[in-house]
Amino acid sequence: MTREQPRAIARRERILEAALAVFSRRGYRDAAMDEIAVEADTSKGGLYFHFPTKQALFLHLLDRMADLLMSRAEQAIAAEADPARQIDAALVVLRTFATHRALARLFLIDALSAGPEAHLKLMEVHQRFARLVARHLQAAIAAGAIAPLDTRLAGLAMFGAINEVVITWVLTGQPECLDDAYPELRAFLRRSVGLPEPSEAT
Amino acid sequence: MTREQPRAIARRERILEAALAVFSRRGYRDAAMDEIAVEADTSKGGLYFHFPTKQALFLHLLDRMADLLMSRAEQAIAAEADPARQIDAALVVLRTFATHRALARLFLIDALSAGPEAHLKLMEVHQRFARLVARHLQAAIAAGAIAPLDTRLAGLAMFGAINEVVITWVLTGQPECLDDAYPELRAFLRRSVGLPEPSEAT
Amino acid sequence: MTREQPRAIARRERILEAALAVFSRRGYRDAAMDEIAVEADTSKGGLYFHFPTKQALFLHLLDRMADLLMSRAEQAIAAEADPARQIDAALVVLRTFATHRALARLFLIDALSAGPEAHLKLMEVHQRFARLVARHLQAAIAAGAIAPLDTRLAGLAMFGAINEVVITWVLTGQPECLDDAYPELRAFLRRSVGLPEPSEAT
Amino acid sequence: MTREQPRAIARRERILEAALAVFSRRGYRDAAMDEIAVEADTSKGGLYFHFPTKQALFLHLLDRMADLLMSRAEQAIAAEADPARQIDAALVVLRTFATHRALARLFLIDALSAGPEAHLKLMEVHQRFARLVARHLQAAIAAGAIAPLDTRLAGLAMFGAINEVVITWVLTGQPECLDDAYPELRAFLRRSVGLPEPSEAT
DNA sequence: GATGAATGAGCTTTCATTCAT
DNA sequence: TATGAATGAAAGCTCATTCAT
Repeated sequence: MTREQPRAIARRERILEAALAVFSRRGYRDAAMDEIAVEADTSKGGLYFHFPTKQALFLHLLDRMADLLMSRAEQAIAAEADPARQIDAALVVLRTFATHRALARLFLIDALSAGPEAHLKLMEVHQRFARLVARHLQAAIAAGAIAPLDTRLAGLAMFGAINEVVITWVLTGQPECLDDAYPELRAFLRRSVGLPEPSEAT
Repeated sequence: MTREQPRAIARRERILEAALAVFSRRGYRDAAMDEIAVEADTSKGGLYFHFPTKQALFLHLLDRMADLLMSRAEQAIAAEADPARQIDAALVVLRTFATHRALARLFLIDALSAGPEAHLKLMEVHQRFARLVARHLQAAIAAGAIAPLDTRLAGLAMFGAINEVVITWVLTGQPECLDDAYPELRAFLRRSVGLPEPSEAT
Repeated sequence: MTREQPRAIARRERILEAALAVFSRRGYRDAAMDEIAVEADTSKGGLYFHFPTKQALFLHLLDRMADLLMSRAEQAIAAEADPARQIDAALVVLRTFATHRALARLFLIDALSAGPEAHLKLMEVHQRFARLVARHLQAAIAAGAIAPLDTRLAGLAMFGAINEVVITWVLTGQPECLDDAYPELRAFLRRSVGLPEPSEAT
Repeated sequence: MTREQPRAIARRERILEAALAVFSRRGYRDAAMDEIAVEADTSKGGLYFHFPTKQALFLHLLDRMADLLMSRAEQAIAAEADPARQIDAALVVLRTFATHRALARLFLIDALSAGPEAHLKLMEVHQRFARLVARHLQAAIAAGAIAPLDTRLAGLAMFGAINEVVITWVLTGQPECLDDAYPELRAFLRRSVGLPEPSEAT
């Protein structure tokens, strides 16, 4: 009875694209549903047919972005057999955001203007990443590559370190190119879990 | 000419207290100037006599909090002669927020709902801390306690790591007591700059 | 040509039932066509195929209810040969509503939220009842049971008296059981047309 | 601290006048706060400064009207020494509405579109009148002018009878002049409490 | 210095109705 | 006939800010 019509799926997609554009342009708070509707070439009612609230629309985008980043990180890690080097893969997040400053701003900063529900969702995202890192730290420990440590906290702290560098870049523009921070940040993260300095750069 | 009258100073102070209370209670966005006025036992006009905008009022509080935290951190560091241990002092921030969850939420999370100006101010605060840490890392390097490294980035990353742990605690309540994360976080931070595991706990 | 198909008739009936349920539950204004559609196990489009507007759907129910009440009243009156006692029969309306509070609320109160057209329809219903009463008052006058009077106005006023008692009960819950008001209301109505107090209760 | 400024009082009054005008013109539901604001020569914010919601504004008017009618009725009754004739005084309500059809429509019909709170308030008004009548019926009984009866119910029923006549007039325009119904309605009400037909008309 | 009153742009959301398929 | 999707016109309400007194 509730079969999705192709037209509806397409429209829904157009709405999400438009929402991403407008949220990026204006930030969560200053993004008006009116503008999203216009950008999606539909009506306000159409928006609300597909998404019950502005926040729900935003959270949907946040979910998507999280899934995208997670799968990228997992791919990067899967492509690397050496546990010690898998750590580097976590930095793929950095790389992704490096080329999408508006996106980074939206999901790392603006998400905190979107109310308590968004806070929780954002924390989920943070924890997904932290757990991903933690999982591979455990593998590295099991493989004897690094000494035992609290992987949960280490994952969180590593994510926080990366996050801070990205946020600083987003808000202050320093360093000019986010990639410039890559080598030192990588060294920092490796040290933080007791890995030796890598002899070769990426 | 316009010498500060004691009554005005007192009122200004009362407003700041009230604002802190209301902002903590409601968050930046949901804090109404009306409520602050009532809490400060004055009128809306009175508020605007002392502070030109809601944001200015908030930024003022943010400044104060930053100064307080900085001076606490500096005191803690000054009390410690051993460069290797001064690192620990940075964690005083953690300790301070550990007992003031509402404050932590306000200045670490809500500040990002307060508009671009607040973003910048918040970044300044982050960087003040990062620089403080960096300064002492340099001293540690000079003293030969740790190997050379990019102190600017390390300071930032360390701050980010601490920040993430605090934020997670604020928003998810884990760990139940923030102090529980202290030992492992300390170990993480020491490793991250190449310091050996401390033999004794705090 | 467009002979009514059994399926369509059944659906129409299901819609009316669903509408009655939802209108009763929510009141006219807060009843959403969506909810009626769901309750009728059909789609919004289906609703509008059978009824052109929300109001038309409501008016249809109002008509039905009026017919039902009228025929009940007429039956009750027909069963009573004594003109003087036929008056009592008008109170069958009271009895009917006494067991259907939600219905009473819907048709006596909510109908007034349904726009001018509903006002007129409701007035028609009132007048049908008033005329029914008037008709039997005329018979009673002709039979010499009561003295001549303006039967039109008396019918209206009697209906109004009954109506007020029902409405008060619906909205305030007093008296707890509507039937409790029956004897005194009956006495009031008999007096109002110059009938003597009945020696026996109903 | 919260002293009312004269200007504010005047504005509040202007708002109430404007609201009465717009509500009368459009009915409760279709009256827009925007229009009231314009009519009151103020801003929407101004409206909401003085009245928290549209409904509250309406209820305020309803209260006022009730007070006005009550005092008129009480004056009319006080001016009449004979208990048997005080009954007539209740009909002053009829007279008042007779010259203000829009008002009658607003408070007798539209009030039922204004939500449950308005229902309750309206019932209060009905009951105030019913009790006023009941009070004087009791006096009449005590004076031996009429036989004992349930004054509460009689008051309610009498009010309902009047109400129905007024409502019918408002919605159907019959009788052309509400006053035309006066003599017969008066006779109806006198009979209903066992008073003899008056020899002279009012 | 201080107050209460006033402003007004702007927001999200609702929902009866219509329409393409 | 029936369905899900789309429409779009309103509507009520908020609140930082300003102003007359």
